[in-house]
Amino acid sequence: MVQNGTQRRMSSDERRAEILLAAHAVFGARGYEGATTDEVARAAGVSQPYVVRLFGTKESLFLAVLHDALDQLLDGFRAELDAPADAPAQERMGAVYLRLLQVRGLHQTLSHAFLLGGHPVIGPAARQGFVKVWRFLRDEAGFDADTAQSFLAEGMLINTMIGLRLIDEVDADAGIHELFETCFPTTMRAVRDVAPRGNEPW
Amino acid sequence: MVQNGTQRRMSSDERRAEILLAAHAVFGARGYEGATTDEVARAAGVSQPYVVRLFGTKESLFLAVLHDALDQLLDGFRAELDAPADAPAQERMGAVYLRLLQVRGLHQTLSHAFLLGGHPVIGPAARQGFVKVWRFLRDEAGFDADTAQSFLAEGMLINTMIGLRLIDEVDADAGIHELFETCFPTTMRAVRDVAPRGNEPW
DNA sequence: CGTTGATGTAATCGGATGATTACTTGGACT
DNA sequence: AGTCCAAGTAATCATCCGATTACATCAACG
Repeated sequence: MVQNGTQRRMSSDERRAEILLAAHAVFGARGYEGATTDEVARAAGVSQPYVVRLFGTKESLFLAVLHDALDQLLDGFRAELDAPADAPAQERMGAVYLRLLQVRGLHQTLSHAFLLGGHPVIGPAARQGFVKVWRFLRDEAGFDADTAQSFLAEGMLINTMIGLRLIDEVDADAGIHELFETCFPTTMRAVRDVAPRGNEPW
Repeated sequence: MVQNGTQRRMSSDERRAEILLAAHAVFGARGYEGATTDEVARAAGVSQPYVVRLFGTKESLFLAVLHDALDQLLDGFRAELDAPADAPAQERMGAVYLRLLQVRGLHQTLSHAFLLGGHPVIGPAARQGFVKVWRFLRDEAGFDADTAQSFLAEGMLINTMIGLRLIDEVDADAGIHELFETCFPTTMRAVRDVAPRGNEPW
């Protein structure tokens, strides 16, 4: 029988990468507790036990997603930092942050992790990741304390607006439209470009 | 037998208020999905079925907590707005926001709600609440768009740092100490004053 | 070929949890 | 004292979900 390329077997590493991608979206939409390994499995096109086997536990799957998100963030920042500067550093890092919207669920997963500071395992990992970002902004990107603070703050507000799915109502509510229009014209376009599909959970 | 004042029967409204208070803390620490009605019940000193009876479902309990948080926030803002102005509006509203840290879990519950935009019931309620805050800042407090945006953004960063329990490590990690010291000297004191007890879940 | 190890799944288990039911207790008011 | 309703709980149910086990399937290699 002719092999369908998408159905052939993968190496476990390839599979892990696909599951990780799916897990970003599911954890992002539902949170750590709300997400189920079965939903991640179906989103990745494998069976639920296989997800557990490849990652051990749901907890360590979430940790893998969290580390992946932080790696993508910091790697992206560093790559942009090494490129020739064509704009102020804050704008360039902000653009990197918005480009990561293409990794569905990444920002929301980070926000969820940052709310789990009391968790015995996820808490320390999340704190460490947050501090890493802070240290990058201060030490590598050269932001002064105020700039780093407002950069982080704006990032958190963007995360909130994504998590709220505010973009869905930007045309229905004048207040929301104003919020986006006046504060985040670039963000609005970036989110719109990425958000159109409505086949997400819930 | 001599009645212990705390053990006497309450009206259902008093009980509801106590449960609501406990639910702020539990939902704030664990999130909507992670929290259990039994944990809320034990925190409030009642049985689990009674929580369900007084609030119907876990979902409507969470909605009640969310509305209560938004009411306390906006009522606090409005009260401060009506008081004689002794400082710039942004500072005064910020002080109100920090004073609400005394309601344990309020900020984190709001953050959790803001991440559940995809939920069919909680999502719309959270969006509506967020817009209400935005409208208050613009229409009643008279903030211009940029001021309102950075006020909200800073609020979200504060929520993040609380959810992360960053304050627990302010003495252990130089990076975290700098973040608080240089960016949020007032916040640090406010959080410290409220956070000392370590008997919180997780 | 056929053996072997890695990829992958079906079936199922056990614990947790939201909700329901049926019951008890206390106090207010005749 | 006795009635009655609101406050409150013990016991239990049904469902969901993460994890385990036991089994199937593919492909590389001698």
